[in-house]
Amino acid sequence: MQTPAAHTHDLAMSLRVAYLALHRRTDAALTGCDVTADQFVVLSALARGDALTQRELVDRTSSDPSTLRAMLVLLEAKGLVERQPHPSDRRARSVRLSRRGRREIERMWAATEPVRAHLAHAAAPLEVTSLVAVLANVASAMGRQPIAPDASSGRSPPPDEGPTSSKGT
Amino acid sequence: MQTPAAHTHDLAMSLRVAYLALHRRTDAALTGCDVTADQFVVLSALARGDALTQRELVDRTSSDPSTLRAMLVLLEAKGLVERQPHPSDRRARSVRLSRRGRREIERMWAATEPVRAHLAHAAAPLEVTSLVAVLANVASAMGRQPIAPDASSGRSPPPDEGPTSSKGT
DNA sequence: TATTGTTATACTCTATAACTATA
DNA sequence: TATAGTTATAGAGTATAACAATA
Repeated sequence: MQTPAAHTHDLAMSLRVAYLALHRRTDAALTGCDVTADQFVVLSALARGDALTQRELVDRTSSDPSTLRAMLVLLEAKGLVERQPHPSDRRARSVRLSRRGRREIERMWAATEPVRAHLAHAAAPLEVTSLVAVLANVASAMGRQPIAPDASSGRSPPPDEGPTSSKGT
Repeated sequence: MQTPAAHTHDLAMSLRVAYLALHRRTDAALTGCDVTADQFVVLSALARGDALTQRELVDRTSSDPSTLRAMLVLLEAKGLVERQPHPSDRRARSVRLSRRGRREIERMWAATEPVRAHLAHAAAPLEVTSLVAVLANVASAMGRQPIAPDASSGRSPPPDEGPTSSKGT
């Protein structure tokens, strides 16, 4: 009877395969720019808001404070970002694109544009908006689970409601 | 006018955030089993087909021959998989779960079941089937692009058609 | 010649724990 | 007390290139 769990495992695997493919394509597209796909994520987060604290960057890139710092050190060494003392909070650092970073990210946008075009086309059967909503829902649901394992057998604690913006579909 | 590229970047970011969240949850759920989420992917690929060559595993897990080997070495050290000479192709290795691996993966399924439950619930606004189809489309489209960068300015080569199973929507 | 897999190697990302400084 | 960030450290995944053995 095709247990629903099987379908859900397919969903998880699809998510994985799709993301990894996107990640590799982005990496390949960015070779000429001398940055990784993950570094591009950080840079593009900085491209909008003028200056962000590392904490804000951690939230926006869903990465780890320690991981982010390592990435920023690399990006700083490449001369793409600057970290200055935060004006009002002396614990914090104010991170922003350098002049060169602003110039380079334009090239990165151009270099990765074909990848996004493919992505949009591939997602076409579903409205991008509803797809984004669902993926955001997934991220949110994954984020709200207790981080502790709790491998207490095959219990399936019916997940409580989420943002569930039921606009798409 | 909200360039469509912006939406597509949102889609890419959503995909990233959703996957990373899933990955972390799975990792957390598996701590008691002493395997990583990526290792679980390999093991679950082995759980169905009795024995696979490393080449087949590479395809099913969308990983790299060299990467996969490193993972298999780790899994072999844990006593979860066995690699034997392939009966008919003497170049190949036949990989399968060990007895202990078969026992352990049952625990892993149980431990990760809540994660899948959350995932299914979060994806509920869209039919899982159509979502899987779209994500497969994405992976396929990403896989069919030329791997060479070609950062020739902001050209947007209109992606050619794909599997585009237009059943969802 | 093409394919399967190994080896050596390197780098990036990830993450934990202990720590400093500031709020 | 809580938060922002650093440091040290470790490991896992990723990937390339050169290579061996076999198909």
